[in-house]
Amino acid sequence: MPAEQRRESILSAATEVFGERGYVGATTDAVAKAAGVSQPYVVRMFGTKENLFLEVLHRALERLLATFRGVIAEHPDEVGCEPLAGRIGAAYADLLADRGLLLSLMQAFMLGADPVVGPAAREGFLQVYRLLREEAGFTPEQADQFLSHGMMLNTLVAIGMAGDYASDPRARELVDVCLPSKAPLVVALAKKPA
Amino acid sequence: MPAEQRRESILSAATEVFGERGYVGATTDAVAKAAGVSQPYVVRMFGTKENLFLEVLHRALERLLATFRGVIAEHPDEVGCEPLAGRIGAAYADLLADRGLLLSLMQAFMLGADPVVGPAAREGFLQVYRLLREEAGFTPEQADQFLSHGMMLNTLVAIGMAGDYASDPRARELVDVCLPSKAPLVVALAKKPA
DNA sequence: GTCTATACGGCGATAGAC
DNA sequence: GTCTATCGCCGTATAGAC
Repeated sequence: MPAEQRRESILSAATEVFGERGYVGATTDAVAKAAGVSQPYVVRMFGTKENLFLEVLHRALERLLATFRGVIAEHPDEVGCEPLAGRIGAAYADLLADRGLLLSLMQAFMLGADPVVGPAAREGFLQVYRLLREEAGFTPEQADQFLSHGMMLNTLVAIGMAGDYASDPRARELVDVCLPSKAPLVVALAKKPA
Repeated sequence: MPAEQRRESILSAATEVFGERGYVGATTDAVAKAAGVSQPYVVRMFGTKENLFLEVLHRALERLLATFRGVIAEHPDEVGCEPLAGRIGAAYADLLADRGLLLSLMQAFMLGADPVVGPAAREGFLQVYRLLREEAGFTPEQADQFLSHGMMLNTLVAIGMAGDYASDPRARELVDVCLPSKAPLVVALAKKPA
């Protein structure tokens, strides 16, 4: 397999593993197994585990920003208006289908104390905020609202508030209220069989 | 020192360390050093690192719930009304002064995939939600709103979006909008010197 | 381009003295 | 009640073959 393609598959696997177990909890071996290669090969290709995580973070951010820009480009007349906020929110929720993407971002956000990952995470968070303010035309209050519900979504997914817990009436109510479009997301929220 | 008091100081130290580094990233040795005891003593007293974290999680939740109940008890006439939501929100923000408390909670929320911590975290999150709904009289939408901004606050603190980053205009704007009462919180948000 | 073998360090946990 | 010493595992990273 060509290196470029192998690289992609490892990054994809790493995104899932980092999202599930966190930066520290994830092992290069787990990433390797998920990608179907040997552990030393993962390290060889990315230098260090830290470097691999930074790549995952960078790509997740690029994907997120590109998705938002796509929505804005499709509805340039709505910049600064309410409907656009709803569209971008829906786009965000759709990204949950990519198991690991938003979770990896969230894991990075929790690493603010890390001397290397911390600055990258802060810069990434700011990039999103700037896009909302400067490209989507959100007011500061709209951006706060949007990001807050994004963090809530991330947290609900990370904590695994679905699956069996949906049997609890309050848990069901909580998930129902917090999730915009329920149907596709229940799938994303439920733990994968593996 | 009596065992009970020693226990308290270790739990307090552990709350800070777990909040800063996460469950996996924190070491029993770092907790021991922060508490001024030897590493084996920490393990001896709590059995395992996992057990220690569960204790930290439990105590943080108790503290959070007790704080909310205190506010409700002081204003029983406001149950189900808007002003109470503001009071509870302010109480939540005040808890940030206790460095580590809300961060440890957030770290636990990110461990949904863990077979032991995961269920405890979900149950804790639900306890908070039930309190808001059943004791504070929040509507589901109010609870969503409250929890969302709580998760946002946690995230901003965890990512360390303060200190030097306050020089960035957008970062300052973001923090200013998301934080209810700014003055006391800037202290909590800024990284401690150690 | 990918693997096997392995060195090396760190961390949780145990043993046992005082 | 608290420590020192230490074991053993696991995970990152390196060396080197194919």
